[in-house]
Amino acid sequence: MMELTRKGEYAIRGIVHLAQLQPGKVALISEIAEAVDVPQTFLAKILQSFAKIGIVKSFRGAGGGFMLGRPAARITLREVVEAVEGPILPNRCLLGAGTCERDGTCGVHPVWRQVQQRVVEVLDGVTIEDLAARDKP
Amino acid sequence: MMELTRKGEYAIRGIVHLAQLQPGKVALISEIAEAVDVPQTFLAKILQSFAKIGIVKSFRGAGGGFMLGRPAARITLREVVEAVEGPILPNRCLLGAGTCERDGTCGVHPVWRQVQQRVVEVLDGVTIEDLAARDKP
DNA sequence: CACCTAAAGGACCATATTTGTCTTATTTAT
DNA sequence: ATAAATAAGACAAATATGGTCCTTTAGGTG
Ligand code: SF4
Ligand code: SF4
Repeated sequence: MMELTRKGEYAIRGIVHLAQLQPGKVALISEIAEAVDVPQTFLAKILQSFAKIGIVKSFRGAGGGFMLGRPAARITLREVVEAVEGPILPNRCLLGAGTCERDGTCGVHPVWRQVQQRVVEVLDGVTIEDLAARDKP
Repeated sequence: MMELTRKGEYAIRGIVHLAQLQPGKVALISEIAEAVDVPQTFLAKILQSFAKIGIVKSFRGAGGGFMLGRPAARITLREVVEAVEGPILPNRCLLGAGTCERDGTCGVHPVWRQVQQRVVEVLDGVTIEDLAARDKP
């Protein structure tokens, strides 16, 4: 239960790799994909979606590639995960009142809320910088 | 991300309903399914899987049905969820060393371990009795 | 015993999601 | 111009989800 998909796993690997390069360096998707062992076209989509929300920057054409959109210390693991997997949502009913007609009296509802909070807490507390530093050889 | 499936949601509703009946009472699947608003045959499969691991008891034939296999106070939400959704596992690599060849140096790995622990902690801390009591009218 | 009741088991199926690939634009540097 | 890259979008195989339906087995009852 609660498994991260490949997409999520790949997304993290990709952005952590970017954070391990010298700041300002632009990396080719082909290089990144090989380094983190992810199918190139798949990773391309992921990084493109990151570009849309600004956590990476992309440059087209000759000399192009990808780099971080802001300092790794200001990108949280939560942002990365939610960007590709959607919000942390242990149960649909957390979306808003009325999603489940039982939510008024339901005793389970608050438990999911708590699970959500705990997970968010952990993921918010980890930055890509932390990860990049920790898993260097 | 991390969404409970219908099966998980239904499983909880079903067993909480059982816990709300008078102890010892045997309930028909048809009654339970209607009460908790779940397709009957689907719920039947779920309760059958519960019967296999002992958290509910089932009786066949005339006068048969389902009841809890042990006091609601000794059935945790975690057991119920894991019974139908599998272990709480935010990432495959938590299964064991060697699942991912990067797990030795990987800095992300421990984060997932922590997420797992937090979630397990919450779900272990809630019993079906708690839920049954809380969501009574 | 015969018969009814109810769960158990298994085959099946429709739909959605995951995990990609491939092709065709665009953009940019030289 | 041309070559180098990403962007966008269509497509598709594999898997997971969310069920249904039918037959079998077990247990009561007269
Ligand atoms: S029954 Fe409770 S836990 Fe389940 S979806 Fe509704 S509000 Fe949420
Ligand atoms: S790279 Fe790290 S987090 Fe990802 S699967 Fe491997 S060990 Fe786990």
